Amino acid sequence: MPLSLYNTLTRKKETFTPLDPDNVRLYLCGPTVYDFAHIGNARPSVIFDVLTRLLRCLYSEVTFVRNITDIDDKIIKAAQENKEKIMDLTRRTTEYYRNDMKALGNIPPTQEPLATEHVEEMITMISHLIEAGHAYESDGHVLFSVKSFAGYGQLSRCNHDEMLAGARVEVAPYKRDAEDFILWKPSLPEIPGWDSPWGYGRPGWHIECSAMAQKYLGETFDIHGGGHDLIFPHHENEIAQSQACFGSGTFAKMWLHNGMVTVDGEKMSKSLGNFITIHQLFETTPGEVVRLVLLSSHYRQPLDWNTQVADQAHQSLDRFYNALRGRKINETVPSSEAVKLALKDDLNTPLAISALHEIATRVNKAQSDAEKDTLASELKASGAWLGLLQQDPEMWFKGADKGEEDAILELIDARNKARAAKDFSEADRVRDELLAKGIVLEDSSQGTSWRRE
RNA sequence: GGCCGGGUGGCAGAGUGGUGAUGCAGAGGACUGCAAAUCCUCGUAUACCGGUUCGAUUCCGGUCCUGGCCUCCA
Repeated sequence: MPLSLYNTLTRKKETFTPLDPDNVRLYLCGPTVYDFAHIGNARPSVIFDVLTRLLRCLYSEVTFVRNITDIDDKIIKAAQENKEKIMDLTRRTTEYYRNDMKALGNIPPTQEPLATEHVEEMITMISHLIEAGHAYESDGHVLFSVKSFAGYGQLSRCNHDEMLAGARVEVAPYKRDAEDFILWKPSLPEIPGWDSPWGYGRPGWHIECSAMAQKYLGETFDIHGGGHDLIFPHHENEIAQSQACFGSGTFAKMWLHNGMVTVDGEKMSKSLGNFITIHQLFETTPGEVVRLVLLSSHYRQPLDWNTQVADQAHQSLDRFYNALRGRKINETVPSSEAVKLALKDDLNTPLAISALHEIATRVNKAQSDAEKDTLASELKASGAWLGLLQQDPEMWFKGADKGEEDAILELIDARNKARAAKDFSEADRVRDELLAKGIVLEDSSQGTSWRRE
């Protein structure tokens, strides 16, 4: 079965055919770095991580570009509020982002370009657009003329006249038409900027992705992705800029968009105070749990974050690691076909996860150790497709902190002596003592093992 | 107002033109000194109303509800 993906451009599931099978190229809109990344930022990065893992198995080479937007009005504002230098803020928060992505189990992208390091490319592109009559200079700004580009609206399928009528947007005086968007805007001396043919200024939001995608992936590439909320105007504008510059038919062949993340049923917003950063989540929730939650519904569906889904994901991982615990993993055992098939069908991660559960059940039901080992090996190999289940199970259950292990083992030993002497009240007392510290004991024919609740 | 989505058991969440996965929770049982883990068994779930069809949860139309975008947003 070939890989099929839902293309927002055509609103259909399509068979994925790479432009160049020897180098599959994809671009994902990365974060604007002015604060810790939130759970909504995490979703596309995890989805694209699963996608690149899959593509790397299907094709010899994959170039995955995810940008960092490090020049933006939100950044300027945040730096002023923090009384911090802009560079300090963007470097700091970029570092947070990279750490968070790592903790989520994501493989770093092939390229992670910074907008501020590609202003020259943006200026070149804007100049071309002006020469071609698709952009104009007005009062220190450069704007893209939407009317000049016939293909505008192909992705969002929006009729902008009607949208503008309903939205009642205030039209900036320097715009020829209300729908025109900014390619370049002037900066004040105290605000970051670059010298350009249009004076000291800085780029608009959309142009960086067009410029950086072209630089690292070429005028035409396979897949472009991001959150559903970026379809309009961001991605629509990227298409307009790039195709106006490089010709129709250029830019991304397929567009993938993930559904929004809500928190307790509500959209995240700073005003509601339900803005959850990944960093904050990691204080109570392992990265792998967050990852499993993000993969437990289909990427195009909305996803609600709440403590219940986190608990459920945690329990699922307990079940998986329990099946892997104490098993001899054979690296040569192949992954499950069912998992692969599910992922090739538009990244059906919930179905893939259900296949993992079925393997776990088979591990538990298997009669012989050899059979259990083989199935556990299949489970681990299959989990790798999703970036899951690669930890040492003992680490999962006991945590990295081994400081108190000796004391725990001493108590387990004391309890087992009591059990041997049929002093069950003493045995239960020890169990309760450990349980009070969050340690659960499990007796088996192999002896007594422990784990954290 | 315009443009997109979505409504499946207590919860999460897939698939499918022919009585519907998977996990959690719940009930009963096996195992256990007791547990935990595990295994077995159990639930008349496809918003509503029409239409097409031999047959629809799946396709079409309508109704209701709900999410997103149209302003910075992943």
